[in-house]
Amino acid sequence: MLKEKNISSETIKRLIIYLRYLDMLRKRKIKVISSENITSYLNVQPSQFRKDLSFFGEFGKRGVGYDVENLAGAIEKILGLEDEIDVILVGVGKLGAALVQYSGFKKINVRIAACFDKNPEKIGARVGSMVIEDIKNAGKIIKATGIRVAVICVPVEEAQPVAEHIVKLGIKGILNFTPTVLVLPGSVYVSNVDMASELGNLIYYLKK
Amino acid sequence: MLKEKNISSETIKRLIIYLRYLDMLRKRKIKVISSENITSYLNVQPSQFRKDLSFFGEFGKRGVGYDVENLAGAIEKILGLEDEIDVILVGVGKLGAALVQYSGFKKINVRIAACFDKNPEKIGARVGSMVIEDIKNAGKIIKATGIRVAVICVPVEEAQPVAEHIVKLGIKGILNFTPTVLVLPGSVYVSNVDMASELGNLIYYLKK
DNA sequence: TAGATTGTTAATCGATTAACAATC
DNA sequence: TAGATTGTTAATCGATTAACAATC
Repeated sequence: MLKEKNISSETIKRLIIYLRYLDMLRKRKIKVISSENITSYLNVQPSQFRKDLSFFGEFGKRGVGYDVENLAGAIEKILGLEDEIDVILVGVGKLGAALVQYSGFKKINVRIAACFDKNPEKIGARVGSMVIEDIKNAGKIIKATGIRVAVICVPVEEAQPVAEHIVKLGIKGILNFTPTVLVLPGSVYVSNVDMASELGNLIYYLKK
Repeated sequence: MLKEKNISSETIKRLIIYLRYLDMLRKRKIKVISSENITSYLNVQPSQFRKDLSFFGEFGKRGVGYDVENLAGAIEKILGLEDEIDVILVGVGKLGAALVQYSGFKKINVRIAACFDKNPEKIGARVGSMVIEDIKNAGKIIKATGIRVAVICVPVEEAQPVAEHIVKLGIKGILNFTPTVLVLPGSVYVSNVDMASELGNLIYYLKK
């Protein structure tokens, strides 16, 4: 991993998409694939694929293509997926409960290690194999585990205060499922999963 | 709406974000706001805000700012949110069930009018106030209602066949919650909500 | 009028794509 | 060797930002 200067989010997200496809090829015992071939299924240009990889090194063989096993391993290493990452989830409503059990996170080696709510009726209840914790215990658990990433799916009006609170407790990265823009210190990374705006966007183009 | 040439998705998604904030101001009885002021809460540059609006017309008053009520109405009109849009949802697992009841869609005037599954144990059961339909009835219902948009949250291995199937039945736009790239005719709009890749991306930057 | 803020143009920045020499 | 495909550079494209004349 030599020339990691300013890798864009777009590149990182595509690497995850490449990795998924490589995993599928791996299962099918396909050994080698070209940039032309892999990208034809992913709505990406072959040169885009090669450029994305070029930020991190040389992984192919000219005239041949890429060794599937090898490249998958390399991307896992680039993304740091080798060792499991623990995160917390705050707000165990219907969406939160679904995310606690979402298998897509496990596939990138992310584990929801604890989930929190403030509703006394939920605290102590089970979601899958997990027990919902009182949000008041978040500080203790964050400190004990060193977890730095949180998934937020509380009601929208609570998002800002909850975010501020957990940032004080040591959280440095937030995946925000609420339809609001969180205003937080620049040192905190926030990614938004804005389901309504995605759907609104889709509908806009469809109407034209 | 004069010069609508090539409006980018980024612009449309930001319009939705602006509208949310304007709605909040509306509730607080705030009458006028400047581009400087509104964008300070939204991680957007004032010039970006003005440029986004400029694709659709002139909505402000120089030296003064924007009338909140007026601008909110204008953006609703631009986005076509005035009349309700019906969509279907396919795959009523935990995530699907959460989405059926997700209030964020209602706020942009989108209604999930029907939901489908193929599991006989689910068909006929209720999710909120809705009854889960047999996917076999999708054609009939799509034809009867003229619905053109679908939300897909089936297991990942079923995403491609399900997508192909509903496209044959008349669906023209898909909001895809599964971690896979759908390969469909160019005439079909697809937006991906890739929760794992968002989280993976966040973690990548946090590790550095 | 003087001050404020828009709407728009021009400059900048960054991401995507095309092209091709290197090389398997 | 001849054909194929990479890795990388240069060209293109598009989105963001800065600057400022217009004007409330």
